[in-house]
Amino acid sequence: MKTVEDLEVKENLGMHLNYYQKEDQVLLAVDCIIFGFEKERLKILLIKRNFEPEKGKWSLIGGFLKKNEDLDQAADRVLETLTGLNDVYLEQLHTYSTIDRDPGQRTVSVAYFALIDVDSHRFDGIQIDAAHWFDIKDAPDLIFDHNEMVRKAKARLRRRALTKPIGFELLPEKFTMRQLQNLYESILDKKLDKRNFINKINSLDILVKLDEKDMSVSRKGAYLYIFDKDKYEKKVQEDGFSFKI
Amino acid sequence: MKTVEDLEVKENLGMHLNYYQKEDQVLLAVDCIIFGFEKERLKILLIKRNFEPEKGKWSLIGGFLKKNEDLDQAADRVLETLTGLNDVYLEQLHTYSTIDRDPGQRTVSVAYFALIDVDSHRFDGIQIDAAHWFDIKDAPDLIFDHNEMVRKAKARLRRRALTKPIGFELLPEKFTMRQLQNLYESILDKKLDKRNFINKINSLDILVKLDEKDMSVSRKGAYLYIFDKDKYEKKVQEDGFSFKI
DNA sequence: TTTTGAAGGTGTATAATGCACACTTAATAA
DNA sequence: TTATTAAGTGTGCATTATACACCTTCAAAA
Repeated sequence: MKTVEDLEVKENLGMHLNYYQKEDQVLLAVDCIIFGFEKERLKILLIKRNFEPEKGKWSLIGGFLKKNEDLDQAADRVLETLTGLNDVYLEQLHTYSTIDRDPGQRTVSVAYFALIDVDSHRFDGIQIDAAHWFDIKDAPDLIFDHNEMVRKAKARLRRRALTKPIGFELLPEKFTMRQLQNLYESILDKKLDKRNFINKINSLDILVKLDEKDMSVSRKGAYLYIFDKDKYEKKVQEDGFSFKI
Repeated sequence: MKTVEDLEVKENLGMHLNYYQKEDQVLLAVDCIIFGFEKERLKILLIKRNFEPEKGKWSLIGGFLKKNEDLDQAADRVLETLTGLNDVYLEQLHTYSTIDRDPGQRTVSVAYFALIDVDSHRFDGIQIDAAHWFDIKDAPDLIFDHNEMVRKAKARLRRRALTKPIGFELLPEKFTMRQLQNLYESILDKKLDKRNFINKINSLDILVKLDEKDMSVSRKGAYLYIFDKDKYEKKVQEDGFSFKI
C-alpha cells in the first residue's frame, strides 16, 4: 500500500509543503451563451471578432477571469460590458479545457448561459457594434468549441424550462399566453397544443391574469398575464410544489 | 454606441492584440467526488489530508491540472493515482471559484464525480493509507467548499440515475434485483415498492436474467441479472427509447 | 351595414402511467 | 416436520397526458 508520503503520489495529487507554488497556472476565460426572445422567436447574441485569433468570425461573448473576482462575477461583468445590463439570469454551464481549443494560447473556458428579456429592456440595442441577435435556428458557425457550448446551452435551457419557471426571464413582465406558448415552442423546438398548454399552465396556478389586453396582435386582443414569483416561492416552500411543464 | 475598439470594452472582454498575454493566470484544480456501492450501501471515498492547509481534516481527492492534459484527463489521473483504476465513469460537475475558497492560494477547482463498483474491483483496497470509504449518510465534515461539492454531486447522481442507466457502473457485472433496488433506494434516499420497482425495470427490457442464482443472502437464492448495454444503445438509437425510473 | 378574416378562448373523453397493496414459493436449519 | 427468511409475482384504482373542434371578438374591406 502506498502512502501519501510517496513522492510519486504527492506529485500526482499536487501536494506540496509550501502550498502549491510549483503547479502550472492557466488562463481562465468565461464565455456567455446569451439567449433572448424577440419577435416571438428564440435568439442568441453573437459577436464578430475583430481581433486575432479568428478575426472576422462569429463567436460567443467572452472575457478573462481577473484576480479579484470569481467566475460568476466575471460573467456578470462580461455581460454588462456588452449589454449594459446587470441583474440578468446567469447560470454556469460547463468548463472546456481541450488543450488546443484556443490556438492563441492555452485557455480553459467556463461557459455560462444568460437569459435576457430583449423587448422590455430598451438598453440601447447592443453596446458593441459588432454584436448581432441571430435566430437560434440560423446562427452561423462559431469559432473554437463555441458550437458545442451552444448545443449544451440549448439542452440545458430545455431542461430548465421544463422544471423551473425561468422562461419568464425571457419575457416582458406582462405577456400573453400565446407569447408564453411561442417561447416554449421555440425552446423545445416543437409545436404544442394550445388548449393543453393553457390547461397545464393554469393548473400550476402561478400566473395572475390582468384586466388588460394586448391589442397589438389581434383584433380581439389577448389578456396579459404576470408571473407571481412570491406565490410560486411560497408554493415551493409550503407544499413542496414543483414546476413541471 | 460603443465599439470593440474602445479601450474600456477591450479591457473588460480581455481582447489584446498579442493574444492574451497580459491576463491573470490561476491555479486550476480538479476535485473528485467518488461514489461506491458496497455492502448494499452508497459510499463516498474521502482522504485525510496530511499536508497543509487544513492538515488532518477530511477532504475530497484532488490534484492540479497540468500543461499537457485537459480536465477530464486530470480527473482520470487523480483517480488512478488514488485507486489504481482507470476506465471509471467520470463526469464533470461544476467549477468553484470563490476567491478565498482555498486559504493556501487562489485556486479554482473543477469538481468531477466518479462511480466505482467497489465489490468487483478487487483493487488492493485503496492505494493511499489515509483514504476511507464512508457511508453517504455519515460522512464527516469536509474542508473548503467540499461539502457543497458533495451536495451537488448527490443531486446530480440522483438525477442521472433516474434518466440514464449509470447505476450499473456502481454494481458488479452480475447483480440481483434486490441489489439494484437497494442501490436506487440509497441514491434516492427513499424506500421503493418491490413489485413496482421490478415491474418498471422489466418494462425497460434492458436486463438479461441469467440461469444463475446468488445464494449468499437467502435460502431460496436470487436470480442474477446483467445489464445489456448493446440492447440499451440499440433501443435508444432505433426507437428513441429513453431510460426513466 | 354586412361580410370576412384572423387570432383568442374554452372542455371532454380516452389512453397511459403511477401507485398501493398481500400471498405463495423455495430452501435451509432447527 | 416445521419454522424461518428472503424471493417472486398481478391487479385495481387514481392520476396525468393527450387528442381533438367550435364559437367569439372586432376591425377592415366590400
